[in-house]
Amino acid sequence: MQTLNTTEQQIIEAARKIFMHRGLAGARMQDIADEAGINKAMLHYYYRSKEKLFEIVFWEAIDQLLVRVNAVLAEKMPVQDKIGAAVSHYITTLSDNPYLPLFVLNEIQQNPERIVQRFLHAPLFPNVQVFIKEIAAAMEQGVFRKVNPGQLMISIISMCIFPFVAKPLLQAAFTVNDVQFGMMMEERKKFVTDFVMHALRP
Amino acid sequence: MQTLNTTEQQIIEAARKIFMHRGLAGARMQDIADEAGINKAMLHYYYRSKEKLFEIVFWEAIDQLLVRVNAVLAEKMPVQDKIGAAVSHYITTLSDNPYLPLFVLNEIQQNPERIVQRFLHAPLFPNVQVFIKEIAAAMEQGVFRKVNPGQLMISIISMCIFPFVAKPLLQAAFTVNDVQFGMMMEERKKFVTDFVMHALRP
DNA sequence: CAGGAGTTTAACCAAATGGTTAAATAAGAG
DNA sequence: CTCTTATTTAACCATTTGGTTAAACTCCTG
Repeated sequence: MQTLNTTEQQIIEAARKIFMHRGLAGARMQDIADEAGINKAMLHYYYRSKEKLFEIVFWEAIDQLLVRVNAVLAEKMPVQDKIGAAVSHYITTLSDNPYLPLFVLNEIQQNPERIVQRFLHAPLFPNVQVFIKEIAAAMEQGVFRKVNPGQLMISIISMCIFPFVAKPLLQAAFTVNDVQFGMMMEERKKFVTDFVMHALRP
Repeated sequence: MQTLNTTEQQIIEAARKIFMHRGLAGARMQDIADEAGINKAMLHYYYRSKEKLFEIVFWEAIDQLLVRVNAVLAEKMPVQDKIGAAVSHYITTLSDNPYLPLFVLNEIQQNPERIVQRFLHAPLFPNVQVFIKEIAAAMEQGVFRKVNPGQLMISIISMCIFPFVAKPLLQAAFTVNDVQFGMMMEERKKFVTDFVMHALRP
């Protein structure tokens, strides 16, 4: 993520930009080279192949989309606050990287084995399990209404990520520019948190 | 959608399958020809180019994802029921076409102009406006708690569509096969409807 | 400053890909 | 049955694309 001026880093940054926008199939090595302001052969000198370069960008993106959220859920605070913290963190991250989720989800569908394999070897978010248990406990205590925790998790994640996946569509539907969209998403942090808390009232 | 045995129809069906799975950039004309069991030249005989073939598949998909939902919202029934009907209809449609939303959203991001242009010429879902007004009215009457209608719409749509966009990811996370996933989505109809209704309780 | 390792470039290559063409075949009208 | 039109095929073509190579350049060390 940091902007080091070494050629290797410039390549990764260029690759990230091109791959995120065009996907693996749509990205051209020449475009990555142009974006990095270097010769096409340099790409192969530093990273043997398109596939290799892609893997680096892809797993970095996975880390941002899945793994880091995990850390937020590990923090010590009441469940009620944790929901708001997770939502807020997620929307902030995606506001800074709007192309991230569609890129990741698309490439996962193109090649599900890649991700399935990693899920088997090392669970990508153990803290989600903890979070789910905390919610379940709150339901038992009557703090929250009892609902299916899995469906709840999917719903919260959906409300956070989907607007970014559908960004161009929403912008066309609501006729808002990038700045206005950013404001909508900022406002959305509170909306989603409140929405979930109200839905969980006993 | 119907399975006519004419060559033209076979081509469209093959194109739909390949384009939906691989996207415009990832799809190969040869693969479409193979899928249709015909010669590659036939594709160009009936549909001049890859782009032309793609446009047909794409707008058919848009129709399924956006336009048809509009019809459900036009039916005459109380708002409360309409929410459940829309959610149910959406999840059913997507269960039958799991690849549809990711395909559409991805291609829109690849070329937003395409869709923006159509939004300008003919609003894709006028009934959504009606629906939003009905919800606003219900809020005024105190039937629903007052929330931002736009954010509400985005939330409902998110909860319906996102699980299908993230299908392979969710299947890996929850370790469920296609059949089990289908059951989760069936169960989800009630969950989302209840969730929204509870969140809107005054 | 000599020379060697690491870096960069231009030219090139083989395979893949969208698209074309001309000939062959099927089919319908008279 | 024949001739014309629509359909289908195999062979071909130009361009694009990921990848390679050998030469050139830079920069550091002794």
